[in-house]
Amino acid sequence: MTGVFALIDCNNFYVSCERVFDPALEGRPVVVLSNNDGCVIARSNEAKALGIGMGTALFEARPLLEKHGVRVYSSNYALYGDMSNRVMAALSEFTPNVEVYSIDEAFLDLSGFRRLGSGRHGRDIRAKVHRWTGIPVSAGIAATKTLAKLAGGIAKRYPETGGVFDLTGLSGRRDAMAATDIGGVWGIGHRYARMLRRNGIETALHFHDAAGPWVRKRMGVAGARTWLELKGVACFDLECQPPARKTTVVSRSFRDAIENEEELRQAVAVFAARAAEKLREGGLTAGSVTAFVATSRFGPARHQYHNAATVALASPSNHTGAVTKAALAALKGIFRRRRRYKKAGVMLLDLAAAGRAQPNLFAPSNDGRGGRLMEALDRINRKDWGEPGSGARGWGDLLHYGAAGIHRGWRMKQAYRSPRYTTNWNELPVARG
DNA sequence: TCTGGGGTCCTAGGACCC
DNA sequence: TCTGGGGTCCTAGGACCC
Repeated sequence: MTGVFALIDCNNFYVSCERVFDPALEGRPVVVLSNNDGCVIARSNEAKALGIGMGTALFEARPLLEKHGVRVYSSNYALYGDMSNRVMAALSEFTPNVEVYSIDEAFLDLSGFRRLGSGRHGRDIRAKVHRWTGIPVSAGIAATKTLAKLAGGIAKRYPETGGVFDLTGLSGRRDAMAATDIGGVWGIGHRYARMLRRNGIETALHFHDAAGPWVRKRMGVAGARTWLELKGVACFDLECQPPARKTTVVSRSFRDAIENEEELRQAVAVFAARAAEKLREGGLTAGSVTAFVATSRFGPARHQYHNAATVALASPSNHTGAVTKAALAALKGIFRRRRRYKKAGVMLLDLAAAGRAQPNLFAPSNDGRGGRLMEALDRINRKDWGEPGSGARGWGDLLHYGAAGIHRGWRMKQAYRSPRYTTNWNELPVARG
């Protein structure tokens, strides 16, 4: 017996979060910006209708934004993360089989819910999430995840669906695929979409009707799976237990390019400290540390430089000192003078559960004094002025290693951030009666 | 002047071994 | 003079996702 997958997708999620706490934004064009206020990463339907593209740089979008009085927000990940948890909690009221796929999407297994019809369940879910959280969602329901994504796209694009589109029956499947651009198929990115269009494949239906061996040859096993999934053959299961993370990254673009080595070292030290903190939050250790740097992608080719280097830790660790030291050693090998660095980052590799890692008798221990020091550091940094896990803490940590410096000339730009309504006592909304 | 951040998987090719 | 082939591991790069 075949399964039934539902994809639940929050509409314009970041914008919807802002609207929950400021209902006056309803019906108005709203956009949310990336870290550093660099470009547009979320748009309300009204903003989309104005022609503001996803990923448009703020300086490019500004004339349109001003002309139409678009409300502009810096991203507020503390708020979005918390709202996401509430949405997922509402979904898990329906079934324990929930895969949290991203901050604003989840797959549900509805195989056991056939009695009332899938569409009815979709509408129930939609209503409940909205009632509990204020977030509007759309639902796509089908026999495979890829078809559920496709159905969700229809639900979102066609208001007459009421935000729910059920593709579990065979009828309508070809129409739905014919109405879906090839680039809108889950698993087909812009590169393959271009290649497919060159070969006359413009829609999901064209791809569905293409020859299997040809797809396998041109697109590998991943493409072949997508092709099968469109035919209703499930290749992807629900993953309710998120697999253990293998790497973690902390990186930022700089508001102003950095040339000075000491300044870059300070930035990398801050990234390393945050990365080590992420490890401790997840009860993990890393085996090696990569530092990477890059100049602007938008400058002339002769000015571009990007490089990365990896340093192994003497023994797996989540200690800020050890991680920072390794990151700075890696940076030393790749730093070149007279380059304008626009971005840098630290990646931690070979992650393992803390405590299960093979100890190295000859290296500083992760436990004992070092471990207690890290606990104290985390406790103090958590208090009042930041939330672990949020990307929006603004580097406000009071305690940090000396290498992180104190100037922070490269601090993030966040000119339009809304309050952290739900996670910071000092920023609770005030009710006026 | 100003263009996000954080992940995964697959594949091809080289090194090395038997 | 003849100069294989298969397996494994690693890495870099490319593709994808949100």
